[in-house]
Amino acid sequence: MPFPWRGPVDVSFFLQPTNVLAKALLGTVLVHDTPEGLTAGRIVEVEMYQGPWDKAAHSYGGRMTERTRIMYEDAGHAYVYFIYGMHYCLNVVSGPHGAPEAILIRALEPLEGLELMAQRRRLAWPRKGLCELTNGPGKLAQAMGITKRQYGWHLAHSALRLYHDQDPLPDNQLATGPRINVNYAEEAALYPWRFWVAGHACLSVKNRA
DNA sequence: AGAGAGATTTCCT
DNA sequence: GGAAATCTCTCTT
Repeated sequence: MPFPWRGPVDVSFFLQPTNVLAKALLGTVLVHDTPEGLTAGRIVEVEMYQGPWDKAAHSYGGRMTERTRIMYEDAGHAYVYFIYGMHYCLNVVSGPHGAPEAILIRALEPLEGLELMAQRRRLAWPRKGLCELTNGPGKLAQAMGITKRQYGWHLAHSALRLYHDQDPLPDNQLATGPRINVNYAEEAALYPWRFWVAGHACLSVKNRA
């Protein structure tokens, strides 16, 4: 019975530079406690976005809209956005207050509540493997029951929260590369701001291509 | 395995 | 009007 793993993260966990926090998130466990049940998954792939100078960031140029407002708040809040008219994506707000930085959660390894995840994903049962429940940003939001409702929640003390589980990832298991689907962002499209657990089975499909 | 279309909100020009 | 921090399905090699 793994839950509650090693222990919940403290607010101070989020007060690290974004590039440090992005790597520290790998291996931590995201938990969502809902009336329908508890789901949990280990973070295995992330991307960081550092507005206002990052052309791929929603906050590029200091843009602040109703959608991006939370990016300017304290680190640790959830930034959830709706994309392509279909999907939600979860980010961890990062950086100092007023600095619009965030870390996109791109893939999880499913750990708890697998049947509920499959139900939310409308999969009778994963045919190709459990990873297909959560191996992409839109998929994991759906499997974890994350929608705009969770926008602005704090990941240290809400029903959507993070747990430490293992020691920090050793350097030889950390892989780095350009971010996915940001080709429009000119030089920023090449920044190596995607981080993942090397060789993990549950990486997003595009990461493995 | 790889390409293409469709789902259709939020934001920018 | 058009593209986007995506995914699933279908058609073609």
